[in-house]
Amino acid sequence: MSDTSDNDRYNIRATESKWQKIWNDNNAFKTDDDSDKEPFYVLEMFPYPSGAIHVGHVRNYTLGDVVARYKRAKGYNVLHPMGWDAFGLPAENAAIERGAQPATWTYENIAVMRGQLKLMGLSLDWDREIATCHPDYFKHEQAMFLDFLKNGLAYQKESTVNWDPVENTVLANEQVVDGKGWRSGAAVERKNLKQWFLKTTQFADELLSELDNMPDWPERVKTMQKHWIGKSEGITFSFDISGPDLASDEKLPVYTTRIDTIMGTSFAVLAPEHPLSLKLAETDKDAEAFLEECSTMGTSEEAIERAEKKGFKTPYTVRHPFTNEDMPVYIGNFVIYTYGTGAVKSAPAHDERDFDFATKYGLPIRPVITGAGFEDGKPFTSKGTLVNSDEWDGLTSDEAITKIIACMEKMGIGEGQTNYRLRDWGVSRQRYWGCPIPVVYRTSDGACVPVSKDQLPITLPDDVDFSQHGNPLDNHPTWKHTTCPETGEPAIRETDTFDTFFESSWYFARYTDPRNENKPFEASKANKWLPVDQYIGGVEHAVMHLLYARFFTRAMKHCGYLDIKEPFKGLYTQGMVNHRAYKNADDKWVFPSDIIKNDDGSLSEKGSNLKVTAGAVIKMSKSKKNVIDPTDIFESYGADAARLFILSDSPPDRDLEWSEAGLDGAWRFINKLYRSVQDIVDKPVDNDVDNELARKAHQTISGISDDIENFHYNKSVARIRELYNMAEQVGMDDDAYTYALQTIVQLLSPIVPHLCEELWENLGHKTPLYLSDWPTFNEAYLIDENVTIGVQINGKVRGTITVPTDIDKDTLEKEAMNDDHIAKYLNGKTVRKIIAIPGKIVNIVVSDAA
RNA sequence: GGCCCCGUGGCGGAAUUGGUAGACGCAAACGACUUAAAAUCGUUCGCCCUACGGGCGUGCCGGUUCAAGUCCGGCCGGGGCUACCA
Repeated sequence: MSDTSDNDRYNIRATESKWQKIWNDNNAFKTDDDSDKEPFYVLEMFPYPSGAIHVGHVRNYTLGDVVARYKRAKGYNVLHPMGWDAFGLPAENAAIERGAQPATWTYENIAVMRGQLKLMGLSLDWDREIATCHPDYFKHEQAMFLDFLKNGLAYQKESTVNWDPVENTVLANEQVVDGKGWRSGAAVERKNLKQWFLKTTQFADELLSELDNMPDWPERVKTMQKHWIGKSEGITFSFDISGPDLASDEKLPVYTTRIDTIMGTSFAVLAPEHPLSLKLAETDKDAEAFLEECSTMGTSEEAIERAEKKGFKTPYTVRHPFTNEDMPVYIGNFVIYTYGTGAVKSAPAHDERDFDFATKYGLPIRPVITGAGFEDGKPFTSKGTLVNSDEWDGLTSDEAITKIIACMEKMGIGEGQTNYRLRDWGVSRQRYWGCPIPVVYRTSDGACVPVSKDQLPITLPDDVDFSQHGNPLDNHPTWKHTTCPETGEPAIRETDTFDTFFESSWYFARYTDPRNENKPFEASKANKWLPVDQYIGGVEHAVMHLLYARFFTRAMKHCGYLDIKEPFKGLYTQGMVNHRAYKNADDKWVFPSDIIKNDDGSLSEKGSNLKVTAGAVIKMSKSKKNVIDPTDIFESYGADAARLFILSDSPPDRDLEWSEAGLDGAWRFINKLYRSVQDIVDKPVDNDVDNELARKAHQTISGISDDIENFHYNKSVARIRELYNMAEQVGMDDDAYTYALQTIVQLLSPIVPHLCEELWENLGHKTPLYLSDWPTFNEAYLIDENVTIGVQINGKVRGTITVPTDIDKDTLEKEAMNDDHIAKYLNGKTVRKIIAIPGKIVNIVVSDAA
């Protein structure tokens, strides 16, 4: 009988703070760079200091902490740091809303959130903590940017940008989702601005091909990046183009991946922004009106855009390179200026868009490819066999592509070409709370001059007025006025700041040498620790942060900062945390913590007593009030219970439904285990017993290592509970009971660290668990003496037999046939065949006796 | 529209990768302890039937195999990414 008096009860809060203090006082998780142990770097995506941690953070950091603690116990020298992705717009909004300076607001949030994270008992090296908004961090970033400039990896150009009218800033292509700003949700506008770019396209091919050498990344993330980089191979060739105001030798280059349809080409289409379109609009009012129409359509109405292809017939004509036919040239709203050459050749029989367009404007549709599924009167877009194509008739599309490219290259009118969808990364933001871009513009001639490294850091002014419209740095009375580092003449600072993804593109490297004052990090340290062995975070960063960081690492290598090119060897993407949302009778959302369960099972709201109805399980969000404050959970259940529940319920890559009942279950198990261990604290542990329970324990140790390495934490927990259940089943008198329980304490320690340290100490161990090795198992005990296997008749399981594990095939066959239950089934049947596989199955194939 | 992933009890999910489907947990029901409740412990828990037995069963239809949740083909349903990239 368990004694459940208060004295004997597990005191979560005392125990958790006791161990947190011990870990802290002993620098338990401080990483020693000089250790001989094999290095292992585990990192979770660092948080934005928004003010409080949420359950998603708890999930993320728990996942990483299990890896860190497990690897440490396995003998690795583990680097597990934490820091703050501290620049960003919410700080400015807070400044506008409540007058706080962004820096103050941010550092206060960091202090609060650091305290919250410490309640989780994470095995972090807090000495390496960084905040990206601190000059000690971003001064290195500014220096790095200057090196990028020097190496041609950063440049400035005027370009059409995605303008977010709510955030009042430019967005990168990656930050535009469905034509809307990724944070604000506002429809993105087009604007022409001078912008700084990082040359991501320089490594486009590497960024793509290296994905094939990254087995420890999720397939779907790799697929997303592949699509985003969007490599295609084709040819750029030039039409002779003629028309009013054109030179006699004017050319129109177009890019196509389907040059095999060249003989079916019957017109060409220009993008509205194409120079020839613009030129025409200067003199042609109708053309001008059409371009106007195209630009107002915007990007947000893709559906409408897709539905209707519109064109404007220009007075230009192009000459077909092989038939010499003169073909019309249109301006089309569906041609993308920034891809390829901004103009296309159209073979309407073999392209959906060209087909729609040709149908609408009555242009010739000439099939030149045929194959399975070809239907007259419909576009046939697959590759096939060429017809109506003179000398290329009968070739497959791929053969024809090779030959026609060679032919056009010989004629000197075209060249095989690889194109990418990936654009260079625009990093300028018209915001205050970001890293200043270290260049100035000389007043006398407007020249853009990089600041010299010894003038870094360029820091932000801390007396900024947010009440005015526009970029606060630009509005500041004095900040931007400076002198040219080359000539000493008056100059104006760049008032744009970096996209905040800039900071997160290299922070993982800074952690390897976080207090280095002279450079971002010592190359030897970065090379020792990087790439990050295990990186963990949300899948929403698949094409933003994760691609930028990959580019940045290559850029740093290019500039000699380090020798590695991929930042993250292993990547794990966790699912979201969902929770049921509740509404009261007034149709208002209700916090779960404000709900009372009535005796009849119905729900009502605390205070108002209104009836509450349960809605769908959806992503936690403040607006739906279906949020849980992790610190409430730590208070009432403890961090251990929260960690255990989060890991035991769902596989970590799937969405998790937060449930109070599930948390209760975790809490119950923690208390059961605590009580069970209290009953054996004085008993000796014999770790070399050979019985059923001992074997189960050895099997559990073996199985769990596999589970943890593969992030199957829910299975790990299930295994541990199985072992616990079996131990309780056989009882305290079993020779292996104490061994089994002690093993559970060890195996559970990465997941439930405070409780396990306490129990380990209760069991009389002088060395704390965080300094102890992972338990080992004896191979010989992994195999049970007997095994129960199923016996099938005609593929249907009709019974089971328990036989020695090492039984041979013939004996197994006999055992199965002799089993009473089975024999009954065989009565009156003819046995045709017996499949007997030791350790797995017996299947007896029978037919009715003749 | 294109590409990819996924459909297993009331629920979250297991199933050694073709070999006893439903581990482990949650919820539920019943029982024990208790003046009572909580806590704890025990039993039951895929569906159906004429229940110590038997039939059916992993979205649906078909196929391969001694054997299919697992492999193949076709549907249906859900999710993700992408959205005129020539």
